[in-house]
Amino acid sequence: MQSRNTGAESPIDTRFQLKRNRMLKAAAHCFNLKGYSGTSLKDVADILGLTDAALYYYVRNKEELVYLCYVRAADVGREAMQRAVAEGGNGLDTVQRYLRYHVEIMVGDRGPIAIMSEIPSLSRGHREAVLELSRSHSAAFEAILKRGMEDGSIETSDVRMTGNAIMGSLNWIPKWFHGDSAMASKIVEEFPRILSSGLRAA
Amino acid sequence: MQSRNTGAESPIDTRFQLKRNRMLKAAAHCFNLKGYSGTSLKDVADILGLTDAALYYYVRNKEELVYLCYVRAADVGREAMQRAVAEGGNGLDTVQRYLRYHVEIMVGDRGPIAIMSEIPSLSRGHREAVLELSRSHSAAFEAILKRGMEDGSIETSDVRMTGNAIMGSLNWIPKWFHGDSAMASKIVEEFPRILSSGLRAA
DNA sequence: GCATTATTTTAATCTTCATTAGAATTTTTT
DNA sequence: AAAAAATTCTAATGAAGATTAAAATAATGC
Repeated sequence: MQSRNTGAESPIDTRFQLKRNRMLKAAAHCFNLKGYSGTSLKDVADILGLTDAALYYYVRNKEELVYLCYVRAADVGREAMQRAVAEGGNGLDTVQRYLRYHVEIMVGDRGPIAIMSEIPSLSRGHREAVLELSRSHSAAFEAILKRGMEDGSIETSDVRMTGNAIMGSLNWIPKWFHGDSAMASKIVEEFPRILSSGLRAA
Repeated sequence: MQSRNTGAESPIDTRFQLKRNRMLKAAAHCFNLKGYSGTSLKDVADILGLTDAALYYYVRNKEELVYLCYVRAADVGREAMQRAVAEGGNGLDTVQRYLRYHVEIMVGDRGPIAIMSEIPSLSRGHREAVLELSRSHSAAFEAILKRGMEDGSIETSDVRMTGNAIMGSLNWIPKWFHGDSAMASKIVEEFPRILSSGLRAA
């Protein structure tokens, strides 16, 4: 076979998938560090001990590489969201758990993969897809906020803006967190509290 | 004179300064939109109705262009900080005013200029300079937080992390705000409250 | 061990873009 | 309105880096 990067993958095919995932992680790392245009395929390939040309065995082109990073990043959010919602509790509890899970995944072994700042570099089709993922995630988050307002655990006058504020804080983490594990556990502890409880003394 | 982009500028020299500022604003806009490597000098020049080569009259090279954007961005933070501190009040009051001023400036006519995500693109010297600006700003913010803890208006267990959380939220604004003025006033209203008071119902 | 398939490399090609030199044009000064 | 200074343009140059085709190597099934 000339190239694997086109068709759907069989569920059995693990070697290819694993390598590709390692590749996505390396790519996300570079993108976080130097931006989309700022990272060359060679940067990514170097991390993996490959040639830049070898990457084309796993992805169609550079643009698809970011796109797949986004999809993985969106998974982080979705997974955190699902777990948080599944465990029940009032709105505030859910928000706090969501924040905790999101941060845990992001600073943990699978991340930081949430670049989320290279949207304009995407192709039209992929951009739409990513924006849709992003919208539905925001909507889910806002739904939790609304639920919290109804059950009396959350108080805020603009759900949309609140979502923006909190998501921004999360999205920014990859800009200053670079893998220090002591720092990681501190983030996991502190972020959910700060973002949900604010600064005001009781 | 062959080029103005080297020496220090005389205080009288306004035309040059004005044009250069317009240029920095255009550049910041592009950088926010497409990142450092993602924007070509032609992108910036097009906004100003100039040729890419003309930019070199105002700036030594592309790298200096981002650097100057950063310096301007840092000014926004510094100005907001100074005004907030100057007006006195307890720590929480000061934080809230700082957030308000920062947001006001950023979504207002002078902004959004706070890219703050292209540090790795800078030259060694400029990077140091920018990081120093950033550090001193963070320090000032943390000082306010500490003051708030002492006067009892603020409660938080990790000042550094709190600063990261809040600054991230502010820094992220340029990623989703693109000049809608109705949105702008809403941001100014809501952000300070959300970031300082959190979500928990009273 | 052989044939087949999977993976990676080498060696171009091609485009984009920063940068520069010098010429051309506009603005200011006198 | 001529001279000087300031500003912008045209037309290279050169390098970086994405992409491709074909060859080379490694892995797997028989």
